[in-house]
Amino acid sequence: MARTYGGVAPEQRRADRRERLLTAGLELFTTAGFRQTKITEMCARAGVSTRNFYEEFTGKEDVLRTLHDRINSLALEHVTAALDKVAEADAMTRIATLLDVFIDTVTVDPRLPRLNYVEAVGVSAELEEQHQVWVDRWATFIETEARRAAEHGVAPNRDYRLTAIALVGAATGLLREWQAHEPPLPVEDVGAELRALMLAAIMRPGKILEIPGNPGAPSGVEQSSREGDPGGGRLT
Amino acid sequence: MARTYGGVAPEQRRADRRERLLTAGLELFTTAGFRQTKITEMCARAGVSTRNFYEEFTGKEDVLRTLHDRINSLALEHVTAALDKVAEADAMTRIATLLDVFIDTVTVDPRLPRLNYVEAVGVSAELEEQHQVWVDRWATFIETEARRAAEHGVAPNRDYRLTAIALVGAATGLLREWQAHEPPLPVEDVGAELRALMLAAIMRPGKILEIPGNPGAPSGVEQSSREGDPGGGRLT
DNA sequence: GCTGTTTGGTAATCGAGGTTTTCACAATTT
DNA sequence: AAATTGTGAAAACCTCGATTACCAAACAGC
Repeated sequence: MARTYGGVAPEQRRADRRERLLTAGLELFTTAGFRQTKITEMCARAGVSTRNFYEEFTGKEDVLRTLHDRINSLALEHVTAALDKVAEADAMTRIATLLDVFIDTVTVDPRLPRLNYVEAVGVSAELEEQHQVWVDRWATFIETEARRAAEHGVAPNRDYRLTAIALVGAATGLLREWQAHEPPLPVEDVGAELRALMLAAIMRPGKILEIPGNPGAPSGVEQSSREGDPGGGRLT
Repeated sequence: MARTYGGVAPEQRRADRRERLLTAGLELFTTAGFRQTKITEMCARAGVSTRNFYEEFTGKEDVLRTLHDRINSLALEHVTAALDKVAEADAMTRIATLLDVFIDTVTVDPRLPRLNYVEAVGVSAELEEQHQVWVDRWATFIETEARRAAEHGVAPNRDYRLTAIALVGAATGLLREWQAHEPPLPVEDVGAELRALMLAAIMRPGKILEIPGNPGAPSGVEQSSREGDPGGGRLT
């Protein structure tokens, strides 16, 4: 075992093939679509035989999950690194940085949001689980920053969980539109919009919310009760 | 042609079968998932033979598209009707109404958001097109209300297109979480969050934005330039 | 009641694509 | 140089599910 072939170590060759398969997967999934790409197509494009394919992955879905995880991990890495650099900055700068770096990372290539927010949706239960894990992570990230802002007195002191989830959704939706829109939406506008939305959502400036305890008003944000909803309400 | 069978007219029987197939589709798509439901399963559950299935639909996707369209149409109907009733109300009440009715309609049954925001994603090009049409419609809806708010002086006078798209994304993301979350998220909290987010996004109160023309600040919302982005920026 | 026509269910067909296997070759080790 | 084993291409296999074709049954007109 472990012979060096063609000058390179076997693990290296394996890794190369794996990488080429991932590249081919990203390309085909985002052009033909995940459903319609065949394993043989991926192999042909990657210059890899089906035999080797099954040596690296258990199937198409495995490739998709790996890509999905990679894209998210990459973004998280970048964001974490950037936030470390502005560890001492004020809360609002940190939030703006978080968003800018995220947007920059994921809009480098329109295929990234396409894969993450279109192709990897509704494929299987495992993938949905993986999606949820990532939403949780991103939401927690945003939540943490919001809480920091609250501690610094620039945002109200409240539960930010749902706000964070909604903001993740806003980013997802906007990026999904961005990669599909014709004519293309300017990236800067998307980034600016998200930044402004996020700041507005977190600061959520007073006006109608300044006087707590008037239940007659049509809107109001109290602390969420985060409890089970008995009888989810099925449609008959 | 046109014989009454079993006491009911043939078109009635057809319509009934169609309806039963749609019901079966909704159920199976949202439990087993679209990919893994077989046509024969749908037929079995609906009590309809495959022959009759192909008389009503061209395939699985046709059922999915019909359901997707129906759910959105239903919500749009409800929202339109509700807004007509508060035609004379102030802008903020209208926006709150829009959201409340939308949320109420689509959370009646967790299968509705599940189908719309999970199962119907990334299935085919046609479905993506249909999705985009609906996002456009909803965004236009929100945009219109925001503009009305601006005209009434309760919101800044600016381009609300991207904000509207982002808000649609926020609703989508929140509802997707809602139907998947364990333990379930309280519906009222989701509605309250979306209402608050939407109001905050549209009013987007001043603070750092009050002084236009300081490009050094890390954030800022100017009028978007809505133009083509030369060279989309592919990843190498 | 009988016949022709429309409807519905069942079963066979057909094809596509995923998965495995085989076979030949190349490289390395002794 | 011979043996051994990793490697890749291609073909065979095989499963599964969509689609169609055929047959049985129900109804209206005569």
